[in-house]
Amino acid sequence: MRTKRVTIKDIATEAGVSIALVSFVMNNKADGKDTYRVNKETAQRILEVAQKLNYQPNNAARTLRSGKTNTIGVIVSDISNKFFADIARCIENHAYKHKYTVLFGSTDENPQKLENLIEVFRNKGIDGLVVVPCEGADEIIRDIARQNIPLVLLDREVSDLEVSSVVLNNRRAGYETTEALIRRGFTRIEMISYSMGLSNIREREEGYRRCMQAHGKGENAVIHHLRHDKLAKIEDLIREARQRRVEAFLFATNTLAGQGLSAIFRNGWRVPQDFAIACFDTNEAFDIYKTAIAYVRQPIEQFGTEALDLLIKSIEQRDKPGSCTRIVLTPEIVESAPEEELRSAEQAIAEG
Amino acid sequence: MRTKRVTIKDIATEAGVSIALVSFVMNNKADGKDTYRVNKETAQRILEVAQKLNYQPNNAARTLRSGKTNTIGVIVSDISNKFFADIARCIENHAYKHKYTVLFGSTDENPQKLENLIEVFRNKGIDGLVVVPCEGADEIIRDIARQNIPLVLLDREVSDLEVSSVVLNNRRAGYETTEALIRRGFTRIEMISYSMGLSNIREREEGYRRCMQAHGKGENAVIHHLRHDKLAKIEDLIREARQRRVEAFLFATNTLAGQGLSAIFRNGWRVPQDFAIACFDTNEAFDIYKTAIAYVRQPIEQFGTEALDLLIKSIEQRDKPGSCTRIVLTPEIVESAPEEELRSAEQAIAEG
DNA sequence: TTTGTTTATTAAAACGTTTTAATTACTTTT
DNA sequence: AAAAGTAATTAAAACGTTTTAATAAACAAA
Repeated sequence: MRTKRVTIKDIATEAGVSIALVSFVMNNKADGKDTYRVNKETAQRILEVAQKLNYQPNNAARTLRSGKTNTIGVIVSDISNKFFADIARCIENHAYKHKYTVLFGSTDENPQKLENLIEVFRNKGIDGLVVVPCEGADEIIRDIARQNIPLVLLDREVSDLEVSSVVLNNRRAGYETTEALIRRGFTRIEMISYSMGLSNIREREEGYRRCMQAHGKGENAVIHHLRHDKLAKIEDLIREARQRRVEAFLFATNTLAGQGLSAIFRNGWRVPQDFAIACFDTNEAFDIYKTAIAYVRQPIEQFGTEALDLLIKSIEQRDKPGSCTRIVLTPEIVESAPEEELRSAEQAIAEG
Repeated sequence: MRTKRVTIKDIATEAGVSIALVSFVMNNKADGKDTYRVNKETAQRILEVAQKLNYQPNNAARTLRSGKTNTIGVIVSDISNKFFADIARCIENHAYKHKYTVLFGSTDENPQKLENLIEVFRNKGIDGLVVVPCEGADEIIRDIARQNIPLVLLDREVSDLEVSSVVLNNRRAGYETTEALIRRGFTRIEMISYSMGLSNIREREEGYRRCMQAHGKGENAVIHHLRHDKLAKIEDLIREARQRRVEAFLFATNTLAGQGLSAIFRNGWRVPQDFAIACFDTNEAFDIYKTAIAYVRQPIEQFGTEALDLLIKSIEQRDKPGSCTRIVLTPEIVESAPEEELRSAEQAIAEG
């Protein structure tokens, strides 16, 4: 039932040439540069035969011989988190165009898992890695870089390390979301963040702090740090904030925003009447309820394509001097219109 | 800088045996069956040397020689949908234990994309496929089956085709969610579904219909069919339903529920005061707002593991008579406590 | 004609495994 | 002591490419 695969050899026989020539044509070193030159007509004929026989190159053989797997690994925090899932799809699509296969993995913010995944991917054979580094992974990342494995960091960075990366201008995003809240007249704005030492989070906090200061609200600036494995504490935090008449929250991530909103609603408070909200990333719930005054829409598409382009470049010139590029993307701040907000508040009262 | 990889040959030299023997030991055909027998001590020695040199088998060479890629393809509707993302992660984890690599792809419910993906995966070389078939893909799926490529269908089935599958007991799930709504005293319960001819959706509808009939509400049973590329129409539908004093909706999928809720809130109605809700799957918003009276929690873990186990079995006995297994999973219905519901309603009024 | 240059082609080695068939070294059995 | 088994080992082919180094053909220059 299973039919033999067509090989380069079959094409050679059919076209009456050597297998080497077929190989040259297939990798179109034919016309390119001064490497191998193949007669135009012969090349044409070979291509036609290949087409006719429906030739599909054998990847294993290719890889075995050339040492190139044409596979890359993408390691994120959690592939089932919308932000990363979207980026992953984007990388995948883009990689397809460049004839690369992508393997995915999730660290769950655990450096041990990261190390393990890298080990697995290396053994499977990958040409390079895109990694979202987690807390405590600095040494692991440094190690990869030291081994001269093509690497691009995504979303977060590792300090004092010369390696390519694609990140958001998180400081600016933090500044502008805070400013959106201030424009709406809020003063007691507090930020809810993680206690992890991630570069992107730190930058967001920095943006918030600066903005509060710039608007003479420096003394109101408070940043709460939650452990990511103790998110339940967010409820106490919010209750306590309510006592202190806090008016608005800036959430450092979509997960925090989700947990925060959940806690707010559990306590019977309403948004934005009791608490105004701004945050990073969106999530499904936001789309449905339109709760946030402002949120940061991350340029998913760019994250994906830029990271992949950098990686491919780095793979192709693996032996060249280790230049590296840092790409900083500009955040888009999405604000809900003030009227809209009012209307929904009024309606709630009318209905209530 | 880059160090040479350790090969089977290095081990052979170091241990003073032939490469064949090393290969035998590595594939531990050593002790097994009556195939190859290797002296216990020699085997031990070889393993030690391998360990010492930190040997990692070269996958490309293995694949080239044996024809087995140890890679499977998983094709779902949309890998960034939480339901599929969770299943994917689960399959991935499970596959890892069996030393399989997983490639992912999304059809976006487009049979053309499915066909394309299958082509791509086949060329990359996969040992088998797990597929969530989309509408209009019957012929494509049949084709795969005909070519004797190991295949397991997930979540949905194709009629009149002997192929393994893992699905939910959708009829029962439909019945029981409807019943939960009825128990809360609702009578005018309508279902919002897709116009696509997917087996799982059809079964859900069937369950709803039967339940309504069983409770003497057969004449109230109405199923609305929306085109998946015209979801915006859901708003008109709901407005019109409000006019007719419809009390509750059963949504056929989490996407529909999301869109439906969004439309309900846009119009200023409240849940469950104005519309009660039940649906299939959960989503992030539900977790936050606890809106649904009842929802179907799908056994993600089982979907993943069962599908993979079936596939691996089918890969291993590829030449054997084509037996196939159908696994039907039991849905878990999650109901919110009636008091909870009341409380939140009261609070809303007090606050409003 | 000889020599050199460019253009087009190929033979053959290599990549690291798996697997078949053959070989060697021991035991038994006759 | 020869024959027949059995257990342990190995040589060598094969998988389908890429790529180096060699060769052949055609043409231009000497």
